[in-house]
Order: sequence, then C-alpha cells, then structure tokens
Amino acid sequence: MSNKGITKREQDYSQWYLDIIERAELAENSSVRGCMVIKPYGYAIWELIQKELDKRIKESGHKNAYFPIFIPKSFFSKEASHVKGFAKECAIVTHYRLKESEDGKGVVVDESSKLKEELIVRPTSETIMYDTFSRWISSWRDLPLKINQWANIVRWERRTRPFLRTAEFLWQEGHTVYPTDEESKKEVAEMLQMYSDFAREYLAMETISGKKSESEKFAGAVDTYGIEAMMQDGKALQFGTSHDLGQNFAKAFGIMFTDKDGEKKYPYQNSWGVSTRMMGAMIMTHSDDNGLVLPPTISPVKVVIIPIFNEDEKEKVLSYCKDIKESLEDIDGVEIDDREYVSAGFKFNEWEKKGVPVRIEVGPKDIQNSQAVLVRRDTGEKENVGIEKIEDTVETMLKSIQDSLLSKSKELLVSKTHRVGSYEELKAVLSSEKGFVLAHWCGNSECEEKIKSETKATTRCLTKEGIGSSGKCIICGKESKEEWVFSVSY
RNA sequence: CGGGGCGUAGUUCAGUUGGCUAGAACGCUGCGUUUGGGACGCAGAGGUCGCACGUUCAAGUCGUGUCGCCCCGACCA
Repeated sequence: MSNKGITKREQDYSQWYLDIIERAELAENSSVRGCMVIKPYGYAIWELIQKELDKRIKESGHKNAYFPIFIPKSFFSKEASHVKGFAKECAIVTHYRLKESEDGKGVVVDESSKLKEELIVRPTSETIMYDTFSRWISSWRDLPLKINQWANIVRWERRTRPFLRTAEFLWQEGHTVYPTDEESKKEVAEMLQMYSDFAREYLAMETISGKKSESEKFAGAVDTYGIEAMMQDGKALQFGTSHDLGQNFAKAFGIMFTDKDGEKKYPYQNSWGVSTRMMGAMIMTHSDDNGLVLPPTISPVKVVIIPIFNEDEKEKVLSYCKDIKESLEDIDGVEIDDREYVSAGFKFNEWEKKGVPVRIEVGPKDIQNSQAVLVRRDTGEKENVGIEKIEDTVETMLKSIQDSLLSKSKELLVSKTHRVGSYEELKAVLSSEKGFVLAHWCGNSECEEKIKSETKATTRCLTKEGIGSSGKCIICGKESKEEWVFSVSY
C-alpha cells in the first residue's frame, strides 16, 4: 500500500486518528476494503459516548434490543423506495459452506451450499425490525413501541474514507411506532433535538439541524431531518439523522393495530441514528496540529500525571504523584505515566497526541515548592499550583476546557456561516472559504441540481429559522419562503 | 465504473543509461549512559523487490499479463 498520492488535509486527519483507528489490513486479493480497526483508546471514547447517549435514549422511553445482522432479500424489497436507495451498496450472502479445493491448496465456496434466498447484511434495520413489529403489534395497547439497537452495519460504498465513510460502522438506531402521526412527528423533532443537545453538552460541538431536501432524504421516509457540524476546513459533516417514516413501512410490512374505536389502522413510525462518524466529527472539530483535543466529558484519560525523575529521586517523586492522584479520586480517568524507558518530553508529546485535557508535571523542583505544574491541552497554558489547590484547580480547568471548546466550535460555525443573495455570491463564498451558505431556494430539484453540479455544494438542511423567510430563489428567481443551508460536505 | 498515481524491511521511502553481497530513516531487540518538551552511544534482528510469464550473459530496474492499494469524480452516516 502506498500513500504517495495522499493530500495534505488527509494527512492531518490520519495524524488525528493515529491513536483511535487504523485501516484494516484484510487478506491479499480481497475485494473487501474500507474497513477499520478501532483501537482500544478509540473504543474507550466510543464507550463514553455510548454510555451517555444510551442514558438519554432510555430517558425517552426506549428499550434496547437486538435484531439479526442478516436480512432476507425479500424483506428488503417490500418498501419500493427503500430498496432503490440501498440496492447499490449491499453485501449479499449467497452461500453457507466452504470446501477444500480440488488442487488441495486452500478452500473454495461449496456451490452445493447455495442459499435459496440470499441474505443481505443489514445496511440499516428497518425491514428486519418491522417484520418483527408486525407480529408484536395488534392493539392500541401495544403502542407506542419504542426500541433502540446498538449494532454494526455494512454499506458497500463505492468510495470509502477512514472514519468518515467505512464499509462497516457502529451505530445506534432508534425505532418507534405510534398510533398517530402527531406523536411520531413530535418525536422526530425531539430526537433531533436530543442529538443536538448531546453534541453541545457532551461533545462541545455547536451544530445546525433541520429538514433535508427531497433529494437528500432517507430512502423510504416521508421526511428526513439531519444534524450537521462545520469542520475546520469549511466542509460540512452530517453525523445524525431522524426520519419521519409516516405509514410507508407499516403498509409495506403489514403493521396494523386495532384502535379504541375498533377499527384496524396503520400506525406511524420514525427512526433515528448516530454512528461512529459522530466521533470523527468531534475529532475534526477540536483537534489541532499537535494531535487530538478531546472534551473532558469523553476523554478516557482526563488527567495524566507525569513524574520527572532520575534514579535517586524516583521513589520520592512517584510517591508524591500517588498523593496527587489520591487527592483527585473524585475524578474518573486519572493516570500516572511512570514508564521509565521513555523521556518526559516523549510522554508530554504522546499524551498531547491523545488529546488528554489536563497534564500534571511533577519533578523534584515541584516537591521542593510543594506544588505541581498543570498544563491544559486546548491552550497549552502552564500554571504552577500549590499542592493543596490541585484538586480545585483541576476541576475548574476541566470545566473551563469543556466550555472553551464549545465556544470555539460556536465561533467557528458562526464565522463560517454566510448569507448570500445571489448565485454569484454563493459561488464566491464556496470557492474561497466554503462553510455554510444561507440562500433562498424555490424547492425545485432542477435548481438544486444545478448548484450541486456546478459548485459541489448540496442542500444540507432547512433550519427552523429558514422556514417562512421570504426571498427569491438564487437560481430561477422565483418567490421562495425558505432559506436553505448549502455546503460542500464530507 | 471513468480519470490520475503507485506496489522494495514493521512503517515511510531511495535505488542513476539493466551490472558486484538491495539501501536509508524511523520503529524493534540487547547493554550502558539518560529523563523539566519527541534522549544518546555501541551491538544486533529484520527482504521470494505484489504475483506470473517473457527479453537478456545479467532484471528491483525493460515488456506483457494479473492482483492489490491510494487520490479525484458519480453514490452515501
């Protein structure tokens, strides 16, 4: 494998990802590509995200369940636009057995094991879940049905990209069935809000969210809503969706309930999910030239204590470090890096690359002065702190880092958002600093397509603020009541 | 699937008009000295030059085929 053609920007990202993931080295001659290994440190971040998100999902009344990874092909084709949307990116299981090859070298597919009906490796679980739901639901008393699943899914994308678009990825998908359209639509909005709150409060990311255009919506949905973040290079990154499925899937899968009035009715459904891509968005939002910068909330190691010593002072320094660690017992994720075979400078650098929010340096000089040196990752500021004040200072510092990352993210988003009144202006912004561009669009897909093919920018979403704002479509000049967000996206 | 770039040590790469025992840096192992911003010295391990066939006295280098990878496009979380 060669990275000769790699771009500058891409190199930056690989640098950030070093401790998190790596490309999976799959067998030679394999046509499987674009898979990733999530390293322990990266998975620890994912687990922290999972933990908090799972809590919030359960608070909304959902229960976790698990459905099969294999979906019979026939299920998949029950909803016409759904199959159309995913048909081009599926992995398909056709056989179930191998045998020794004739020449005795290795194994080949046993043709006699061909499946009567092929199985699709789930690209999303609507079909397999809703087939089951049709048996779980028969009365209004069974509703609402609120299910969430943490799973891996496979999408055989034509072109993959480490972290942002891999063939296999992890996600959470929530699926709800309601008796009425109003209740379902209300939740579609609530879950979108939950994602945006989570991003702000936990990942220190300011985002925008809103309705997707007809051409960008989920295959099989009535409406799709998305949440988007603005990256440092001016490109948008969508990392979560919430779909209003209406009765489309209920009708396709025969989900019916008998209502209080005794009539059989189709219920209304929604689904929503965020993936490991959210981690990618978070990393690309905060990180800098020295490596990752993690918000304290999701940093597996929040404080790292680095002892600096020679052989004579070793014991004294280490025991001083242990005292500091004990004084920080209320904080999860405090580590002492007592490795003797690497220098202090190496450790500083290494923990910076891992994005650890606070570093405490402890050497003989500090012991002499009953203090320690506290360094924050986001600004690099160093501060000498008296031993008795360390606990308070660390707590304040962690909070301050979290807040400051959020305001930085907010500033980035605001500074990279531009309102334009003409197509010329939009093109000018997109060819210079990119970012989110607010522009009026009549809703006609031809105008949308023209912008996409000429500038690479797509409609990202229609925010609440954009609804009802009057103006003229920047392409055709027709009256428009909607100001859309356009952007070049990942 | 179109356009471009590549395949040599664990990694990143060098290798001239074909020529001697295929190199460097980083990483790895051992010993010693080090440790307040990516330490240093010495010794060592590590290769079927993607694969196949061909041209040649001679192939990492040239030709044909094949497999794979990366980047850009169309599609997508």
